[in-house]
Amino acid sequence: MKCMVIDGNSIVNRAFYGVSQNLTTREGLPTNAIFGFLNILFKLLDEEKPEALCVTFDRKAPTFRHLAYEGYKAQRKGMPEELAAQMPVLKQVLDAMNIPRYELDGWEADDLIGTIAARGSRAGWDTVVVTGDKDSLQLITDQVTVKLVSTRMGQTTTKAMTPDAFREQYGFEPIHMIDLKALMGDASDNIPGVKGVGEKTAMALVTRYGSIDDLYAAMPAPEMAPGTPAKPGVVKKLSEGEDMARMSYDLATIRCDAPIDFKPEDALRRPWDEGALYDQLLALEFSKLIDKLGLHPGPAGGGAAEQAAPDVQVDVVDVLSAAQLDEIAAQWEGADYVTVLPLPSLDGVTVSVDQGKRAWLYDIRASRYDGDYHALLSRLFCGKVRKVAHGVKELCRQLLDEGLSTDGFVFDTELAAYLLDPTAGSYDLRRLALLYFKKDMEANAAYKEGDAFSALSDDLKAQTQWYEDNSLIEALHEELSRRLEELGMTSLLTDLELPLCPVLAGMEREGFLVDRKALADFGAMLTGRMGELEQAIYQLAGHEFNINSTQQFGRVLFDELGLPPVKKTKTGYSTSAEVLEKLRWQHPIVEAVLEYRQLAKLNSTYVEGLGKVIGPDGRIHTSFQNTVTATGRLSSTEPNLQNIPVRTPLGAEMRKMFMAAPGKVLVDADYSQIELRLLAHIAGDKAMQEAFRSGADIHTITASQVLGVPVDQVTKQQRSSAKAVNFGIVYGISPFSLSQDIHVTVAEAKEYMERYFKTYSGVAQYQKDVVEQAKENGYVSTLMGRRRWVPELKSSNFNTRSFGERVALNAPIQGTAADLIKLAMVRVDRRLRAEGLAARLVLQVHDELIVECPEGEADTVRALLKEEMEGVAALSVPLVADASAGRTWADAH
DNA sequence: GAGATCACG
DNA sequence: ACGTACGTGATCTCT
Repeated sequence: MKCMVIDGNSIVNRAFYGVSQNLTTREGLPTNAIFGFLNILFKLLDEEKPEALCVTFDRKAPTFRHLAYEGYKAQRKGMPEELAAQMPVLKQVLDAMNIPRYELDGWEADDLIGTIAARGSRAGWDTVVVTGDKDSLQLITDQVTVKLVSTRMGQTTTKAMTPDAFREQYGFEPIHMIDLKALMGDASDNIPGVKGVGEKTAMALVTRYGSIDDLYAAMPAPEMAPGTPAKPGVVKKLSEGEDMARMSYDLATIRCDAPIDFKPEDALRRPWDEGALYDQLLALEFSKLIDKLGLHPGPAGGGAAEQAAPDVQVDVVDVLSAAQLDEIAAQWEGADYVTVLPLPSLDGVTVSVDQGKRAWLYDIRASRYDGDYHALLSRLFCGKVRKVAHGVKELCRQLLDEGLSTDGFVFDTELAAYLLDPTAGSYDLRRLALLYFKKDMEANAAYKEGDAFSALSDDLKAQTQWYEDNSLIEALHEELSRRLEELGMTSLLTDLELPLCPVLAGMEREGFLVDRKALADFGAMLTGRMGELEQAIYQLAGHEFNINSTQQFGRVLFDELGLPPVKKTKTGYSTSAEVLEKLRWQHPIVEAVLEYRQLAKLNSTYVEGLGKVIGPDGRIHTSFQNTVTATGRLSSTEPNLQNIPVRTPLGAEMRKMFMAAPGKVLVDADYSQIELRLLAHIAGDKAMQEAFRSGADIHTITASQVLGVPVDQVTKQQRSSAKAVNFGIVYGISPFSLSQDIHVTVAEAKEYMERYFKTYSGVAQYQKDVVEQAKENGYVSTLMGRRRWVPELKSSNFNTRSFGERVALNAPIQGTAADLIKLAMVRVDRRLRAEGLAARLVLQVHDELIVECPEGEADTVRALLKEEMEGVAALSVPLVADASAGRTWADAH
């Protein structure tokens, strides 16, 4: 039989510092330590499969050891508040899991562990001690192993220490860990040890003698090793420090006689209290874990209680006949809003209308309707019916595919949830239900109906789910619209994000024409050159290896060829382009791999990747994600058309493959320096505003003003440094990073930044203010009221907090730029249609819009784009957009 | 699934 | 003393 004993304080500490993600519940309770603890626990249960399990905790109360030695543990700092807050909750979770925990006033976790292990051994059980502290190693015996847990970068690694493993590493018996500490002391535990004896001496003596008893028996002529007498200085220190050594020995000894009520059988594993555990994890918002463990609410569980539906009569109406349509449509048009939830491919749709005391849920299926289903849909999806949906952009895309109108959407629960917390990550209905109503839809449905529910056909279950989801959208609409209103974000949704949905859907449908043939030829050229490079690289390395494997290449470069490693990663040597640039001159293989990498990237990601997604129409249809980024930007996936190469000559070739259809051209318009302009505006910095109003090159002016050089005497180098600083400022750069970027010393970078902030003191003041405000309010916001919460600012971890500060500096700028171009897109789309042009938006790349239009419209469209983009907001600095036309993206840019 | 790398703004 | 720029997505390797 095997019992696993977990050193609760040690593991929760590791978890707290190891899980750097910023996990908190909506109410602000940090949960990272609990999350990490549970992860480690499940991992170990899986590894060890112990029959018994318990956890020990320290008690804060002073220990009896203070009496023996008053310095003992006196310096140990209390735990940070964020961790302390999690401790009682963790204990509740353990209780719900029926895992016994032991803590005793005046006793340390170590002593409890020692006692538990000793009693287990006496009863013939094996014990696995799980801890992050090396203190426990002295407990190792044939029956007791210690698993040392360490977490690095969120990864948990464990090392099992058996007597053999211990001897191998230390060269003496585990029990003599006590003697080692008695001699060398332990600063973290305030064990004094023998003055003047450090790790080296202590290790040698313990290896030679084992115990301090045997060591002192050999006085006055002890040996460091057989045949090597100790130096007189060491002998003197030992003899003077004998009392200290004896006392330290006692301090370092883990006691195995704590007065706890423990028998190994007590820790035998028991089933979880499922309902209680469900409630605990639900409150912690660990929905993934709930899923993983397959938990359901208990009979009286919180979930079920919250389910209590309002007392409303709901009529479920099967819409079967066209005869009903006029009457139903009239009701839809008369309602404040209706909630719609389509089936995949729009094969069916539920529509719910809630009028307070009575509600209707219409179940409409293409397959069962006796009239013109399409005509029915066009009654629903028209401007006269105000609709609430979850994921309007996606729905718009389906509607456009069916030739239906995208008018009349008044709310999107997905977008609303995103705006309320753009860093939440996912906004599917189930998760929102959990978040906003603390209820678990699926589990509830299953529980509520019990066996009766299980007996339903799959069809009926799906239908039940469908109806539930629809009513959930309704409930979320109420809740989320109230919250948006409270935060002053209603117009951001209704005037910006919602109108953008059909525009994005239209762009996705439109797609971007790609020259298949040219792409294939380019790919052939790349693979040809890659073959040459491959051979050359094998030659230079002396053997074949996988060039794509950074690990294999690292071994070739640093182990075999002996180049000096510049930078390390968690897993070994870094071979990033940045590192390789520095090693360029050391060996010809470096240059070859750099070129190979560039070609491999172009080929696999762009040539092959894009080739796979060209549609039958010869066009690439990306998906724009409008609920992904923390700042309000769009993102583009499957494929990502927002990172098509442009910066290198070979990469820029790619943009020649993106072209206009025959008889058409592309018009490309991009904002000039929009983020820096927004900084000048938002910060209210007069000098920078003036610089922009002058119309001259901003980086040159910056260099001139910061360095005190006349504009016409600014060198290329100076301009380039100024550019790097201008960019860096927007990101909240540090002098160190700037120095790396512009290849100067940290001191020079620091001085540059000081001058910069002196020149643009408005920017300096603003940056101070925005961080302070963010700390106070917990969020930062854009000109249009988009928010980003920055809980990182409250962290006790320096790095996390610094990250929060940079976020606070950057998000308002990047986010406002996102707001503005989104608004410009809505207006551009509207005008193109209003003016009867055939031109259509096809792509957005953060500060750039691309329109495809007939050749004859090019000039009109160019002017229109420029006008709408520049006129989207009246700021204290001009917004400038440059537009030009061409056959390909390369030509138009 | 995570990490490393690299493409873009 | 810390550790070192914001925001994305795709591909490949390796566990």
